[in-house]
Amino acid sequence: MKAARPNLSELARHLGVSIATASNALSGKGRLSPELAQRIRETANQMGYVPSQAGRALRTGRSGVLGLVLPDIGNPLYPEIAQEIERVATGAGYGVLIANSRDDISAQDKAIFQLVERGVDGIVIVPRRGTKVPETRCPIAIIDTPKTPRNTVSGDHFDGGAQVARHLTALGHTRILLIGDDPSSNVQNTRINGMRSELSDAQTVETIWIVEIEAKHGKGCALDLAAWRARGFTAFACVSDPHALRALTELQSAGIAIPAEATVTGFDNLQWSSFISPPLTTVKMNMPEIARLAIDALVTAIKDRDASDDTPSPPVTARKASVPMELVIRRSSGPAPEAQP
Amino acid sequence: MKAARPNLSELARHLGVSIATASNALSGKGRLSPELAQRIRETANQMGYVPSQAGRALRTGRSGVLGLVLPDIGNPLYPEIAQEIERVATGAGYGVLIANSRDDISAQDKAIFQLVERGVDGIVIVPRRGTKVPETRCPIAIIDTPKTPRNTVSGDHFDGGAQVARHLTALGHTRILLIGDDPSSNVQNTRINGMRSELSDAQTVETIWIVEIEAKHGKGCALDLAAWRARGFTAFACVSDPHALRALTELQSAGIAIPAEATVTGFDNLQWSSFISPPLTTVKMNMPEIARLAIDALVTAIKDRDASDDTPSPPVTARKASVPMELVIRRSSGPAPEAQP
DNA sequence: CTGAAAGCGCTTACAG
DNA sequence: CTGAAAGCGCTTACAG
Repeated sequence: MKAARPNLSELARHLGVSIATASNALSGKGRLSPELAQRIRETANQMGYVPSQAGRALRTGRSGVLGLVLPDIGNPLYPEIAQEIERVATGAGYGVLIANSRDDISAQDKAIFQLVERGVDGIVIVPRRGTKVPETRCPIAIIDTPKTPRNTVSGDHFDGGAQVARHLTALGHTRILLIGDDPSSNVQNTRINGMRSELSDAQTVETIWIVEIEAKHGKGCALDLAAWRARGFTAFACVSDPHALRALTELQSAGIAIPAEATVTGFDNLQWSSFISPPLTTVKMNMPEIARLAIDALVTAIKDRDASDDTPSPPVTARKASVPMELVIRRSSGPAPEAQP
Repeated sequence: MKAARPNLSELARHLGVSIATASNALSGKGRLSPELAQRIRETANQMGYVPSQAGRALRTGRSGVLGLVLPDIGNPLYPEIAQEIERVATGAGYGVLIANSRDDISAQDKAIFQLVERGVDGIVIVPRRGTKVPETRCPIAIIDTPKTPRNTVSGDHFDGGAQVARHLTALGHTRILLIGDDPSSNVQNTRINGMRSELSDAQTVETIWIVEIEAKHGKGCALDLAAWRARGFTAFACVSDPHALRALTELQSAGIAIPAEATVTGFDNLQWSSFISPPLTTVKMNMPEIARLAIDALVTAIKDRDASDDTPSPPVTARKASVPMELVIRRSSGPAPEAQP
C-alpha cells in the first residue's frame, strides 16, 4: 500500500535500471536507447513520479523560480503586469514568487532580499517611485520607463502621451488640462512630457497634480474641473484611467456632458474603461510583449551568469527597451465645442 | 577574494565549530551555550551567510512556499486578496507562488498540479466559477462562499447583501433593481440572495444579469437603466463596484442625477470607489482577516499532515468560516425621490 | 554542551 | 549504451 509519491530511486528500482539512467531518460540528456527512454517515461507517468524540485535545486544550484516585486496595489495596472509575467514565466518553465514593496521606503530592498533568500534565479521589479534598486548578484529586470537607470524594458510612455496630444489637437482642442497624480512618478512625468511635446505654443496647456491638490483640501476632494471648463478648457488628459474616471464623473456630476462639452482621456485601458458611459478613450500598453521581453532578458542573464560567477549581476537589457503603445479611441473624446466659457 | 556567499560548513570552519553547532545556533534548536550561539549568529550575519532553501527543503521535506491560485484578473478584487495573502504568508515565514487559472476550465487543475510539482506546502484557491477543486495530498484552503463545498473561509456575502438591502429600505426605496454579472457565480448569487432576504413583498424587486443582456446586445452594450428609472426604479444595487460604476455612469450620461434621482450601490470598496463623483456606497470585505484565517488554517493543516502521511488531505477549515462585511455609506446612495415615473 | 555521520533526491562527470 | 559514486547544503537523531 505504498502509494505515496515515488522518488527517482524507487522508480529506477521498479524498472530495474540505474538511477542515472532513469534521470537521463526523463531529462533527455544522456544518450540512451530511445525504446528504454520511452519505457522509463511511461512508467514514471504511470507511477505518478514527480521530480523533487528541492533535490534538483540543491544539485543544480537553480531554483527555477523568479521573483516579482510590485509596489502597493494602488495602481490597478499591476495585476495585468503580474498576470502577464506569470504567464510568460510559466511558459519558460519558471515559477513566480511574489513580493510586495508596500509600506516604508526600505520595503523594496527588504522584498528583494527575501526573494534572494528564497533562492530565486532572477527578479522582475516594477520600482517604487523615488527608490534605487540595489545591485545584487541575482539578475534583476526593471520595468519602469526608458529613462530609468538600469531599466530593462517598458512601454513607450512618452510616445503614448504624444499620441494622446495629437488626438486632442486633431479634434480641435486648444485649451487642454493635463492631470497627473504624483509628480515624483517617472511614468507619469514621461507621459505628461510626451503630451507636452506634441502640443504647440498656439495651445494653452496647464498641468495639475492631484496629490498637491489633496495636500491642501484632503483626500478625495473635488478637483474643481467645472471651473477649468468655465475658463474654456475643453480637454482633460489624465495620466491614468482611475484619474480619468475621477475627472469624468466629476464633470458629469457637474452637469457637463461628455464628450459634447468636454473630452476626457486616460491611460492603461483598464477593464472597466470600455464599460463606462461614455467609454473612455485611453492608451493601451502591450503588456504581453513587455512581459516577454523582460522574462527573455532575465532568462538570458541567468544563463550568462552561470558562466562568470560572483560579482554583482550587470544590468539586464532587453532586445528592445521601449514597446509601442496603442491609442484606443472611444466616445469620451470628441471634437472641441466652440470653446466659450 | 572568496566573497561569494558562504555555506554552513564554511561558516562553521571559519568559527572553528562543528557544522551541527552552527546549524543549531542559527535555528535556536539544539541546546548550546548562549554566548556561543550569539557569537555564531553575529559572525553569520557579518559573513553574509544566507541559508540555502534548497538544502533545507530537501532535508526537511518542506519548501516554505504556499501556492495561490486566482482566476483571471477580470475581478479587480483579486489583487487585494493576493496582496493580503502575500502579507500574511510572509509574516508566517512562507513565500507565495502565484498561478493563474485563466483560459480553459482545466486550467485550474493544471495550475494546482504545477504548484504541487514545485513542492508547495499548501495552496490557497479562489475557485473559478463552476469548477470542482480536486482533492490532493497537499492541503488546500478555499476562499469562495460559506456554502461552497470544502470552503475554508470567506466574506459573509449574504449578510453584505442584507446590509445593502436594509440601507435601501431605510432610505425609502420601494422599487429596486438588483444588477448581477453572471448567475453562475457563487459569490454574486449569495450577495443577491442576501439582498432579497431583506426586501419585503411590499417592495418591487427585479434582478438583471449583465452577461445575459450582453449575450443579446453585445459586450459593453447599454443596460437601459434610464428605462428602468422611467418605470419607477430608484435604487440600483450592484454585485460589485465595476458594475456599479457602469450603472452610475450610464445613469449620469442619461442626465439622471445621483443620488437625487437614483441611488447606486456596489460591492468590494475598490480603490477608486471613494474618488468618483459621487463617491460610491459599497460593501467592504475584511480581507486582512480573511487572509489571516485562510493562512492560519492552512499552516495548521500543514503541521497536522506531517504527522499522518499519505492520503488526500482533509478539507482545511478555519476557526471562523464567515467574516463580517462592512457597509460603507457614501454619497451615491440617498433618500428615494417621490417614486414617480 | 558539542561533534561526527547519515541522508533528504537529484544530476553530472566518469568509468566501463 | 548503461551504472556506480560523489556531492549540492542542510537538519536531525545519536554518541560522547
